[in-house]
Amino acid sequence: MQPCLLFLLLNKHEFIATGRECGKARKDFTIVMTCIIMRKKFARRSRLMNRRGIPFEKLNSNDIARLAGVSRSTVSRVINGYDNVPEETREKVMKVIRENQYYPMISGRLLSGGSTKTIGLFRVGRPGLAIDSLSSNYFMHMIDAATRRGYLVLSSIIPNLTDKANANHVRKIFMEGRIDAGLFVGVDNNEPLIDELTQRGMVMGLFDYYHEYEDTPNRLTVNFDPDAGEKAIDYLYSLGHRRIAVIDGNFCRISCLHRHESYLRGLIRHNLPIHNKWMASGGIVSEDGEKAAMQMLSSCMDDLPTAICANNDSVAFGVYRACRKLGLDIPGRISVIGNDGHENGLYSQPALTTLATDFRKMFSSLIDRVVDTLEKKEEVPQNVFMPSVLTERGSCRRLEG
Amino acid sequence: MQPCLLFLLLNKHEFIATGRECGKARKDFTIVMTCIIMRKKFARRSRLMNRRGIPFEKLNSNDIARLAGVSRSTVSRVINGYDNVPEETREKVMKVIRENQYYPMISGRLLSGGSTKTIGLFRVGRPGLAIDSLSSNYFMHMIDAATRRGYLVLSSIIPNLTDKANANHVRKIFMEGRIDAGLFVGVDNNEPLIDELTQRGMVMGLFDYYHEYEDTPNRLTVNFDPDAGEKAIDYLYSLGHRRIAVIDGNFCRISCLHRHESYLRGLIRHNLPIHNKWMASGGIVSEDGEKAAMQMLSSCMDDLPTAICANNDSVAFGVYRACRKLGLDIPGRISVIGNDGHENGLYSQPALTTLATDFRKMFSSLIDRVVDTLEKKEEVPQNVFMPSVLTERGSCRRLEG
DNA sequence: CTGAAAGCGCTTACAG
DNA sequence: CTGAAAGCGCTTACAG
Repeated sequence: MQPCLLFLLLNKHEFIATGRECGKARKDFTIVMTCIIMRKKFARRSRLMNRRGIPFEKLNSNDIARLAGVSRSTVSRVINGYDNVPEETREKVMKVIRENQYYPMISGRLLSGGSTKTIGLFRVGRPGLAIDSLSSNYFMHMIDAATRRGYLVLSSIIPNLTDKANANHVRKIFMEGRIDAGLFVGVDNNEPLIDELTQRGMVMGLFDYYHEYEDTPNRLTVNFDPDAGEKAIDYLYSLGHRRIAVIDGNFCRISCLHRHESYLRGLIRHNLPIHNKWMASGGIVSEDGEKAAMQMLSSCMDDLPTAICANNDSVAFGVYRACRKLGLDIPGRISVIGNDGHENGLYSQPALTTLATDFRKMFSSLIDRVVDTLEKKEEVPQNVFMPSVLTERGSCRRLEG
Repeated sequence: MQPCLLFLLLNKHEFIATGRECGKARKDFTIVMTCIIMRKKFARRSRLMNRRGIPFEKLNSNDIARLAGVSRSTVSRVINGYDNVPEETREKVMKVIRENQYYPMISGRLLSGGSTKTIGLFRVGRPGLAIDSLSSNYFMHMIDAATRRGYLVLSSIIPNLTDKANANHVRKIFMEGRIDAGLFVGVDNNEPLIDELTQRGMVMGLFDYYHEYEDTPNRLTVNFDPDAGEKAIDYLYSLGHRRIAVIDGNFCRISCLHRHESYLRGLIRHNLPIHNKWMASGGIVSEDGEKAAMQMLSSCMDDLPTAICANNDSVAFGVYRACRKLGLDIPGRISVIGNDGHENGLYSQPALTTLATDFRKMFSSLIDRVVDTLEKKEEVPQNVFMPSVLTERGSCRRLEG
């Protein structure tokens, strides 16, 4: 008998394995048996827990003090690790705390001057743009980095900082004292709200952001390699390319502007032609890239470039789609090089050659410096640029002779 | 002269456009000129702001009361929209509040019984798994849905709820009073911590989760279509497929178990063969899918199935890679059908036919019911299943004769 | 309609 | 080493 058939003999919702045991032995369908056993076992355990009848009342520091036979002051000292508490007292109090699963309410702590140990993460951008899989990785990396430093993350999506209500929402989160610092991703250059909050003394972490006014110690930035464009041109040049097109991003982002400038520097240094017909301004999502490439390529089919530099990987994927529609093989007819190093590029056909940036490092650099600033460390570097690294995959080919 | 050359005449970091103006007119390289002008204009505006010399002191409700010539009680009444304040007084107070950009500290509000207006979002899973682009969309959707209901989101990544320190981290967030409710994504069935927190009276929202003990009003779930598998089999059957393989997910997730059962129900209903060699247990990420498919297919090359049902889209992409390696054309030799409806499937080659689930709807359903529960609405549905919809793209072909 | 006062749960200088 | 007390910023019953 096929063991999997067992499933069918039972009610649809009957088969539930507990997580921890199930993980061990899910080799094949013998799991079915395991599931049955585990289910029984767990059911009992679960009921036991319920029956233990823990009161689950909410105790405060007063209760703990009474139970431990000390004062609230002492309880507080133990919790905050003061060293003027004898070991014996500490143990006595800790025991009561542990037994009652006591956790001090942050509301009280905050009010008496504590910090929230929370960092605000603001993802700025119209939702359609913010909610795409490439950029939502931001959240993961940030949370990861913050957690490692012992901070929680309060995340928000802000469609448009220019909008008064949106700006107010952000301002409120700061002013209400919900966060110790704020991180911003996707803000256009020179945003007044950023300036305002900085002047208010808030600790600000800014990803891909340029501010032209003077540095203040509470404003930290991390930015992309401003020479990424030249690196791309150098590489294509070394492969024999002499007719290179550029698809730009959105110049409100400093990274896009840097890349644009850098591409041009590279082209000029190598004495390569800069034709308007081989320059397109796009955006930062793949639809923008597809549209820009479609327009550019179809208007110069008689004089095609041999390579295209895309502002970022998303744009490069857009270029892929445009080339597919136009019947231009990549890298046969046209080589494409991206920017970012997103993992999707590993799986695209062909795999995308790109200038990879270590996003995780960028975020942890920013978080680390923000936390260092909060914790009054000295000499925290304020502006960091993350170098990008050429990652050769399959989308650029060497030109013959 | 090429306008873009302008860039090169200036310092690398000179060219910065302000966001709002730049957005309007980034048609082509005339933007360069705009940038220069904007930069000048903005610099002035920015300096003006700095000079306005707003003191940015931190006022409290006492200060506001004094400035408005009323008592703190009245200030509080105005802020909280009590209706026993005459219009005139309200206006007087609001004016002072507005002028001073006063926002009440949450610490005080919380201590006097207010709610945090914050929902905890716990993404459970080992980081490698949690930090992939398909699942990080979760965050976006949740934050979006919560924001719409006026709640903030405190997000955490929890590698492993079984780990004591991890579980404690979660417990602490609840117990410290940082959040009003918690949402969990990626939890194995019947997790004791979930049970504990539920019994403590916390409002819990659970995504893709099954609990076998009785329902309590503070535990809400949203789950995938338990009949998704049958829908896939029905579809393949209608295309003429009679030799169908299944690659399962991880049975600790109720969705994977439901799908498995449902595939089998479908196969049996249509009287199709269930061979162990055509059944593989995988996982939920593409690497799992690739490995499982590789193993399964290479061990039955003499008797291949004509179609494969993949537990989800990530697994399906893994199957793609396996087929590519084995030289099996999709859908020529093998049809593949996924589960999820992720946008990546639109761009894969061939585009992935799948059973699409409206994730956004799932999340907003969960958030809405959690918030309704927090706000003491009555008759809030506790368990919701989201139907999946067949989305035909290019990865399944009709078999001849 | 409105103010004085109590109280929420903590921490920390102060006094002993 | 440790407790009594003040104070953090708010809300809300209570009294007028």
